[in-house]
Amino acid sequence: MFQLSKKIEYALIAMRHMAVSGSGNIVTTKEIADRYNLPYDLLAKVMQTLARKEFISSYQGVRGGYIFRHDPRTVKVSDIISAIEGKPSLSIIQCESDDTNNCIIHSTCTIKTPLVKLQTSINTVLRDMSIMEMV
Amino acid sequence: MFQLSKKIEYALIAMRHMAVSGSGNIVTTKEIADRYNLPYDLLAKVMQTLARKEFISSYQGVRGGYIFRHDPRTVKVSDIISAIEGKPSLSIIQCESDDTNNCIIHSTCTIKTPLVKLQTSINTVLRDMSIMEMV
DNA sequence: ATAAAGCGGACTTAATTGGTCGGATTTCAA
DNA sequence: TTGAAATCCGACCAATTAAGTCCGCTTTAT
Repeated sequence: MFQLSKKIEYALIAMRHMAVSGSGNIVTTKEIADRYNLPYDLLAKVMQTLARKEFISSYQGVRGGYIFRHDPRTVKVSDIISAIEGKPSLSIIQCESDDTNNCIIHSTCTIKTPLVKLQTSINTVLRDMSIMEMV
Repeated sequence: MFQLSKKIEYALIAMRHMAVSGSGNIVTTKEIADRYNLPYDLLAKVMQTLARKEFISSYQGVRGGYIFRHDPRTVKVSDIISAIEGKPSLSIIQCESDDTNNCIIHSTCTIKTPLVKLQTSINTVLRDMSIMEMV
């Protein structure tokens, strides 16, 4: 459907929220879930991935939570997407994104080159918007 | 996953094929399926949609098939995508694309405006490439 | 009349997504 | 030192979507 997944939407909402909260403030998953009416468990997962990918720092225990880690201007939408997708680079074409290389048309595919071109342009667009520009 | 569906890939392959065949030539689904090793039945569906949307003209019966209908330069990748998706305009965000308007975050959503902006840029990219540029 | 083509709906299966659950660990503070 | 609040993590389930298949129909050239 060529759409962003819920996880990515939630990640963007969370990242934006933390960016406006300021980098000093600690924020909990519950806070964000309540504030934006997001499913807690799923958001929790998303936060964990964001922490693992070092976009935010995590603190366990009571009074724990997350803290925004970087300059919002340097974190791009494309970074968030690839972090959540778990893939280093995005791809609108399937044969480029799976490493298994099981594309049945492979040799006969005529659209790969132009689509890779499209991909490049789209990447540029996604790299051009930072979290900062979402506040 | 932010990827084009198989149907869209097949549609692009088919459209490109017909564009290079020249607008006089009649082409059958079988030909294309064989040539590019695509699943016949699924491709057939795609061709039917393309015909319904008047990108190609269809001819039934023996010696029937399809003929490319327009100048390849005027048919954009974005046109094909929306035709196959069955939606007039693409949208990377779900709340914009479904008419049911059942978005649970709705009022609290903070990322809509920036994402609509992204969408606009992506649309431009997709409108900027025509079938002609894929040959 | 028959074969080759498109048309179209119903169906099945596979994959992905969205969401949930249970339990573990960490840590603060009463 | 115990309990509550938080992250962490894997497993699981349900719903939706994507991909593919099947069947019977219509159209039309030969």
